[in-house]
Amino acid sequence: MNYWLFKSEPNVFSLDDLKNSPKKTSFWEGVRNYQARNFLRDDIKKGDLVLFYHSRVEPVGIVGIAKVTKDGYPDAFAFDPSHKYFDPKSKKESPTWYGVDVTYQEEFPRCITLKEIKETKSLSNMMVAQKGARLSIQPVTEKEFEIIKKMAYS
DNA sequence: GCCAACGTTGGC
DNA sequence: GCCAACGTTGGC
Repeated sequence: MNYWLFKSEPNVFSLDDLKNSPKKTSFWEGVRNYQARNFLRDDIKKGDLVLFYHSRVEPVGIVGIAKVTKDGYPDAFAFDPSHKYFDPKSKKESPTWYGVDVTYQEEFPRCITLKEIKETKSLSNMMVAQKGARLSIQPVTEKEFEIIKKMAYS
């Protein structure tokens, strides 16, 4: 089992939006970056746990946990010319873009802010703490995951 | 809302 | 295949 960090702008899709989705589950749509696509298509598996990260809006940081409930499959929005996530490169017979299903798991009693992550020595290697790290899907170690969870409840 | 850092595109 | 120009991300 592996651990990940998914970034989302809460005004586009927040942890609450996931919680309020049918069966508290949603397709993680619209990733249009090849490195993130590779994770979604090849590495992220059912049962993996996801740190849900809110970007761009105060407070920036990790607000809770989601669980992967379906392995990677093609992002159908890429096939729809009327959709903002449409990409003519992606063909149904050889899809370019993928996503997974994620299910709401828990909301932390408090947000673990980016500032805290940067200030916590044992978390300073996290990709999200590095300058200019724009990747929206990032691997996280089990240790980092456990430390963050502990911080959220202490 | 600004703008630095990054990823992608396309002319050559 | 280089790299300048462009578009996007995301912290602040």
